[in-house]
Amino acid sequence: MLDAIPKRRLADMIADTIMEGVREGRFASGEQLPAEPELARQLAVGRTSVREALQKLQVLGVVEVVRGRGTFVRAGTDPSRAMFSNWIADHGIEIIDLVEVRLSIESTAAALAASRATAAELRALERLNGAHQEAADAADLDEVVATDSRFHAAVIEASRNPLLLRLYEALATELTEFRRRTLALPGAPKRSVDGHQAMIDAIKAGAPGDARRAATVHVWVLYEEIDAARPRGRQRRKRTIAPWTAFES
Amino acid sequence: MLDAIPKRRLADMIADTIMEGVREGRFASGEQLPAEPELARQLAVGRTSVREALQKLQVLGVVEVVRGRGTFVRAGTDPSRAMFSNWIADHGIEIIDLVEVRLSIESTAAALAASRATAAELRALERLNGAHQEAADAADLDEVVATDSRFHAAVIEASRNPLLLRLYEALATELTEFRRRTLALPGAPKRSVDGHQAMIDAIKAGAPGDARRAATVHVWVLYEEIDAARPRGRQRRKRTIAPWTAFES
DNA sequence: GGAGCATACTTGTCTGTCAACCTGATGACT
DNA sequence: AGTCATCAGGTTGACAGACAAGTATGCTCC
Repeated sequence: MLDAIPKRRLADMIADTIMEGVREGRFASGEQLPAEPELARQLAVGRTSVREALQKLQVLGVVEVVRGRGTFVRAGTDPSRAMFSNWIADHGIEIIDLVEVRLSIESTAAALAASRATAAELRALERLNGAHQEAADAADLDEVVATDSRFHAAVIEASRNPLLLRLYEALATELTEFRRRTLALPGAPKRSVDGHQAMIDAIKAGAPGDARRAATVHVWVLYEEIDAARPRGRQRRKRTIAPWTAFES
Repeated sequence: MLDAIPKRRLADMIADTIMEGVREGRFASGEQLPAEPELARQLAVGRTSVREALQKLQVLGVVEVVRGRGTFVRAGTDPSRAMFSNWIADHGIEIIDLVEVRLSIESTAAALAASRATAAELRALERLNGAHQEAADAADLDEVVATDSRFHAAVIEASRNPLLLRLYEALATELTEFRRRTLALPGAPKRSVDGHQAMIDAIKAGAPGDARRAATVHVWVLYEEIDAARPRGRQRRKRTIAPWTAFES
């Protein structure tokens, strides 16, 4: 059986290549891209295909094409990640909504990872949590947030479900904001490291149920902390907040 | 003061023209558009511009361009709902990925509904499942699929988490396709009705864990059926498929 | 110094050509 | 009769080349 030859359009692959360059910072935000003929030459494709790719990227809001001047990377727009940001801002989503969605995705991902993760993926998880711990010890909030993001993304990658990862990334902007608030609380980074370790242990043991529970508790505990830290009377109790045990038994 | 001369790109104007034709029903949903050279002739523009317009419309999810066949108007072109459709098509997502995501969202939603649903919402759920049962008795596949969609959407609405509902709707197109396949199997509609009833009972009892379990089993059983119904040797076993119990204990 | 112009560079559009692909019909072979 | 290969027609995919039109920059000339 032969491997399926990629049937994708050239323009789509070019668009992906450029978007990757943007994401990796090879093209600075606001900076000008090489001219169309130059891009075509570098990628060894026709200018037509480059143009179609750029038009698509413009629809996605990644670049801006200006006649006579050139093509520019749009400032601070990672479309794949900020996909829901507009909608969330428009509809006044509350933190609890976000936490529940996160709970939903991460608990499932952890359970799947427990039955699918390879040894290499497990080592990666432990390494990432090590970095998380170092950042916590150094009390470097930015680094704590960044390493936390990477750890959770790695768990979801280990679930081998690209769609799950995609949904998670679509909420990345909002999740970062949430992390910045929760992990700033005293003692939170330490508890985060412990929560991660519990997830790793369960995944390593190949125990999906334990992994799901560990992920649920980890996310939920952080949420309860931020809710409790709010000024009295301002807690978001408009709706019943089910305790994490509601997701268990 | 002169009117501002339209500085817009031809491709954008063409795209607008086609989109308007779709919106006004001049192009039926699912129907084929004129071929690119024919469109270019009718609009008195070059084929290049028509192509760029069609590529943009594809990114927006309005049309689907298939090499060797033609360009087709996408069914239910609500771009906000079909947000992930392009991405899913591009990245070759498999059914199991979709099922796992559905599992993730629906199980959480059911648990939340169990602690939040009002009496009115419960009555609505029972009414919707009644309609589902009627469609099953009448062996009307289209109606079975439609009532199933409505029931699950109602469960997620009862969770009172708009973000959860939003994610679910973003996958609506793909889920309908999945339903059409699972519910066509003999006996599946009856089992679907029973699965729904189990969810209703748990939600009515205010038992989040039971509700989550009922939702998990309901979705998973349907998936296993379609997987088993595949021709021998064609089962999708490229990855480990965790049994539904993996999500439980 | 400032107005206007020349020039180079950029994207926008068209034309023509060929390749790759899908569908359906035709016909040969079993 | 059924199955398979082949072919023809129509469609999108990709390319090269050419020219038009917009923008920025530097230069000349006053």
